[in-house]
Amino acid sequence: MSNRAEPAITDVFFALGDDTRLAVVRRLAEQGTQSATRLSDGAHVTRQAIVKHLQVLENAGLVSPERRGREVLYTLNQQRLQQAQQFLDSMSVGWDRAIERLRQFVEAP
Amino acid sequence: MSNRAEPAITDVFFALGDDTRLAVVRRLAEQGTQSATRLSDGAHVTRQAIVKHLQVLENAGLVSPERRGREVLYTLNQQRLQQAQQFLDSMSVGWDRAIERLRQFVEAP
DNA sequence: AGTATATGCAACCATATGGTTGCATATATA
DNA sequence: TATATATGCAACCATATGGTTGCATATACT
Repeated sequence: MSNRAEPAITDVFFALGDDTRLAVVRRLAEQGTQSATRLSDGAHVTRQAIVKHLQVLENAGLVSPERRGREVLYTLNQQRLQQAQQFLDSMSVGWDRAIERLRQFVEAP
Repeated sequence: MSNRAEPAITDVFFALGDDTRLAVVRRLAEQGTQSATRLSDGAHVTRQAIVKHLQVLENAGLVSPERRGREVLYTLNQQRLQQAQQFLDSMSVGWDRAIERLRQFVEAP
């Protein structure tokens, strides 16, 4: 059972705690699955830098690579982001936000 | 207007991306406001290490110090954690969770 | 006043991090 | 089969990070 050792929550936060990496995550969220090369297009750093960042994101469980012919496509693992949210909830945070959402929902036209 | 230059979200994530620091945050969340010395009691690192971590947490806006006689008490800034949640929301994440919360609330006895 | 306690400051250290460059290899495509 | 494109690997580098120790200073307590 090659259990890829479920990364800790700090790994997720750490991965998100860098501007370049966060930019990558946002891009994957907005523009969807894409390769490291494509990701490094608009970026202000080298492709190799992006590759390293993708590795950090990967072993935080935030993205997963998939080979497509000669290229490797990276997909955002939203579930992992949700786990981060849940964690923040667990620290007694977010209750008022949840209620706020509820009210907006109930009072919607 | 000494605007202490509102720290970026990456600073928050970075601050949470370390085990010792996260432990400090949890403690402040659970046991409430306390001094660096008290925080370093159960910790497996020096007081000075804790102090440094508190500095990181502070310039991420996660805690704020307040002098109380000879000691300095650190309080968790929950609002900052909420901002992190909001940010995760902004990446199209958490909608299903919000809805889940809503249902649990509505279907409550 | 004298002692205990809390914080502050600074030097120091090993390792991690973020980034680069150069070259090799694999896979499409003309 | 050439040629272009995408990824992989490795060495290298400056600086940041996380941690320590030692000592100074400020504030409380007896």
